[in-house]
Amino acid sequence: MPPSDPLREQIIAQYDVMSPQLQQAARYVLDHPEEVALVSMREVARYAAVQPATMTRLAKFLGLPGYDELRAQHAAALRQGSDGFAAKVRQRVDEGRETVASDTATHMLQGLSAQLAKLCEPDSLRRLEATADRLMSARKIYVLGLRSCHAIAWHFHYVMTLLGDRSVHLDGPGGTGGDALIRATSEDVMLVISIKPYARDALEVAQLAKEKGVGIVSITDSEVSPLVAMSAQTILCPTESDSFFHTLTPALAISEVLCSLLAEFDRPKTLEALQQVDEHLSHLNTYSTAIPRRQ
Amino acid sequence: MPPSDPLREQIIAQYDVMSPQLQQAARYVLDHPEEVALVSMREVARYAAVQPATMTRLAKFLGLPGYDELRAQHAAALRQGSDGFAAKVRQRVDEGRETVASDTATHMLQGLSAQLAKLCEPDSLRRLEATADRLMSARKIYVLGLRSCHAIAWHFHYVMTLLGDRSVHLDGPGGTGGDALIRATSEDVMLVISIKPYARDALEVAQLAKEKGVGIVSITDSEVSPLVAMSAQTILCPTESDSFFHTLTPALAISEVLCSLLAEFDRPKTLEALQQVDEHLSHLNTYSTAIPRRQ
DNA sequence: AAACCAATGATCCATATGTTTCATACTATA
DNA sequence: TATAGTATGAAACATATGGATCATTGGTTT
Repeated sequence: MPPSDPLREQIIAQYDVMSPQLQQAARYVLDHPEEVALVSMREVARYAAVQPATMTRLAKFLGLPGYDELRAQHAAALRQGSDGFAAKVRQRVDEGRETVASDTATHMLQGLSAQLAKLCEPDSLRRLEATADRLMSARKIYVLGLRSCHAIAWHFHYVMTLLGDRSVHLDGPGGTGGDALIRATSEDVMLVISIKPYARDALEVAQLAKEKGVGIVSITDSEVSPLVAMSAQTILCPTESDSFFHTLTPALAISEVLCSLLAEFDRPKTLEALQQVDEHLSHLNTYSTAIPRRQ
Repeated sequence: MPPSDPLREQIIAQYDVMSPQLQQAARYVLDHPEEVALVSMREVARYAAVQPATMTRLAKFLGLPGYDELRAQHAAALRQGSDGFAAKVRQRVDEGRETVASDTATHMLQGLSAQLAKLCEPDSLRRLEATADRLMSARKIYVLGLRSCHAIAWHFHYVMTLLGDRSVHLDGPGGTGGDALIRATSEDVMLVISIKPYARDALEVAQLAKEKGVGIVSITDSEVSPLVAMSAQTILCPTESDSFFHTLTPALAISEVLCSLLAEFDRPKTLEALQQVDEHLSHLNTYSTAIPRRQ
């Protein structure tokens, strides 16, 4: 339990001034915060051997509008688990009161921030690692992401291009995207990115690859995504945002982490490859730091 | 998230034979187990966008006596999860260096999370809002992002495409990307995305547009980026990561927030446009939820 | 076309919930 | 001892909740 819970500290601080019954209630709340979040007030009162009204009185005593708020706070604490990082983010939400328009922005960004923090959970990390391992041992990496997931697939492929020539982006004009699979073998792996609603074409191409013996790994949004069943490894990314659209930011973050893990797997080779890219692009005069003069 | 939860596995196993509404409910339950434990059934139903009765039906479908049992099981999982989590963390600490890879991942993800949280600062929010305002009043929005920023530009354009036809992506085969600017006027705005190293072509096209009177807004990485000087509005995004590569996750997040602000500006129109898209794509049979059968 | 069936939505119901009110018991001060 | 003030318990209240019922829909089969 994180000791940095403001409500808990308040209860402890005011404990001495409480009446005996309030103390008994407060003590139970302190000792069993999960129960407060999970069961009804009357039940908590029964466990604490206290009248239901006492729980309400406790909440009011603490300056809260009612018992519901007390439970809500315990629920929030439980939701975030021991992830102190997300807790800090959440804390800021209540502080700031800004313009209406930037409220939307703030909510979205803080939500995304929390989602990324959550990706640090052991389960996600394990999946990341396993997927990276699978990709490392591949001869070729076919990257597939259609429609909304195109951006993620493209970027993953772009970064991988900087590291070598193992990556093949399954995307081409006139529906020729899948053609690169012609010479795919069982030594290869395909990274499929797809979120709800799942593009039919992506599923079909992935299925085709699988039947050719290509190993499938995926980034998708749910345990019941059709990709899960056909993948050797899957990384789950949240996509909810309080806007009209699903967010791809967590998916991109995952993709970038995967690239990093792959790059770090062989640092010397990575460094060499990057230097090579630098030289090549500087010869092509690709980059600039000044506003171009035009005549 | 404990992957070995019998109830979860049962839901996953039976997911395929559920009716669409049940699937929708089940999907939410799988993706948000904490909410099931913490809030009322009706609220869960609201979040999952299903009828309250559907939640009851889901519980019965799973062989449980009622929804209460479903919540009880999730509550139990959460209870043991909260103190089980600390144990897992401790375990990881004891294991020590065994998982170097997930250390990298954790660092990256937490760093990204912090960067997104930082974007909520007043200055960033002001810039976001100003940029969104500028984009709203535009006749056409030309979107330009080359090389590493292509993914961001593409995704912004993709989302804007769902909302209407104001967006034009400046990207084409054979170096024809800038051609769409032929009919650009001073009523139009160009959104340029570029980070260091700045692609020379992007700067040139932007400069060309500016000389045609097109308003420039940009997403870039520094106050001294060449884009700042030529832009009416600029949003700064961090790009540092402890990997070899610059991260584009914050830039994507910003782009998504911009899209949301634009969408929210005219909710009725947005909803109508999205519905239109839905119909169109469903007629094209674009999406699927099942693994495609192949013969 | 007709008839059936499962699936979904809308409505109603009994109950449990959080809160309030009121009466009683307790304690401290004069 | 009398009394004011508080703490506690019991009961009543409006409401929200989970569950059940019935009508409607949409797709299949005969």
